[in-house]
Amino acid sequence: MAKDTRERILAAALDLFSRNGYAGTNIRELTASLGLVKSSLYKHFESKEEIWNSLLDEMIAYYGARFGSPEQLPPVPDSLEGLVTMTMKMAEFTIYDEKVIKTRKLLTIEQFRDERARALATKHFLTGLKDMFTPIFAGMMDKGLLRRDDPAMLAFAYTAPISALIHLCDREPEKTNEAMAQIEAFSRHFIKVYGAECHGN
Amino acid sequence: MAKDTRERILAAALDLFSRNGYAGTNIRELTASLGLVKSSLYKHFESKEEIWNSLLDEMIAYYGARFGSPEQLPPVPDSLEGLVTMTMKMAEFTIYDEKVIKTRKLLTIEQFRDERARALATKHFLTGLKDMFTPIFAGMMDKGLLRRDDPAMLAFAYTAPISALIHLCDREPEKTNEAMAQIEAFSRHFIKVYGAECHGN
DNA sequence: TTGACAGGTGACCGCTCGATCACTATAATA
DNA sequence: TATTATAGTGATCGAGCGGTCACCTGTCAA
Repeated sequence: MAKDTRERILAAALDLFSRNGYAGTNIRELTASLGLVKSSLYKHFESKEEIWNSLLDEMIAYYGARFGSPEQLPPVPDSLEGLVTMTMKMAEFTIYDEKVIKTRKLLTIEQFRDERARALATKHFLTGLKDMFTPIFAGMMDKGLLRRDDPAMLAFAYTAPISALIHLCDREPEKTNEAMAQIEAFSRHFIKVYGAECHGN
Repeated sequence: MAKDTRERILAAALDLFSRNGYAGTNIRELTASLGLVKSSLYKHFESKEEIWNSLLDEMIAYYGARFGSPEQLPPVPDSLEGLVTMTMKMAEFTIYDEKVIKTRKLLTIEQFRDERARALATKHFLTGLKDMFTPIFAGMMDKGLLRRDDPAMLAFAYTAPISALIHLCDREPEKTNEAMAQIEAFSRHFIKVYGAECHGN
């Protein structure tokens, strides 16, 4: 239980900070949730603030490893239906993965207090998804699946509503099923509107 | 300076809570910002929590008075360009009005801690704008300005990206001009895509 | 003129906060 | 086996927290 404790502390901090915020979380509560006593924590971290900074380091590194580089880009779908499938798969992951949920909630809560949290929040909530879908849509246009248009604008128009529904799940988890259905409905609406095949009005 | 002080306390609480959160704000700091001493506050409020609840009461009442009833609905635009104009006017208000900004930030920060804040956040960030634009788009379809489609879906597809850019302004105010430009660009993209006049691909 | 009262003050209370420290148990190493 | 480093403990610290109280002052109605 050597390096392990440090990781457990960070996990507990992510959990508590994401629910009660940094200021609303105290060290006693945090360590007690691990069956430790408050003073033990200072064997692993210098201060509460160092926990916060380490947590941010970890979140930034995780984001970079998971979404940061072009290699992680999902493949360009071969059909409009493939876009829906891919979207639902990604949504499912991001909406049900506990760690990702907590990360998002933490960034939501602390984005106005910490510069790095602010920057990471913008990536998580706005530019990340957009930048991921821009080349996908460009590729789909090349394949003749989508009408020619500005792929970045399409990516924004596509990801922002989905992002809003992800936020809804974070806020009101009991609406998760409803939100998932809305994501799929929106995705189908999108391919109907932007799909290359001509639809009458 | 009788009833006045109570209002000033609430205004200061909105300001501090929206920046540092409820747990991150202390009474001394709050009263000091009004030139008062801590104990004076308890002539007007029973506790810190009562300030919070009164603030929420006020925000809920304000939202209801401003956006809650159908009478406040903006008129259905007479042209596609009118939709852009109306959108920019609304965006300008909501992005520059200090009280609205602080309300949004407060709800963002505290939505996971308080049931009423959670509900109001969903209104502010998701359903409110959508419900406002649904009848507008229905009306524009009736006028032959927009292609026939599900007006609620269009309202969602229209307002969610705009809402995302409003959030960006809250998070990174230095990007406000850029975000306003993006809102306009998105609005024009939207009328291009959904406008009843036929556009080639 | 007086008495009640609203509103503001400073001293103070008990508590909880983050943090420190001397100490101990354990386990690996020399 | 003796030594040393690691990790956990409980007592304790000073500071800051939300909240209380006796007191003061100006206003206004009786």
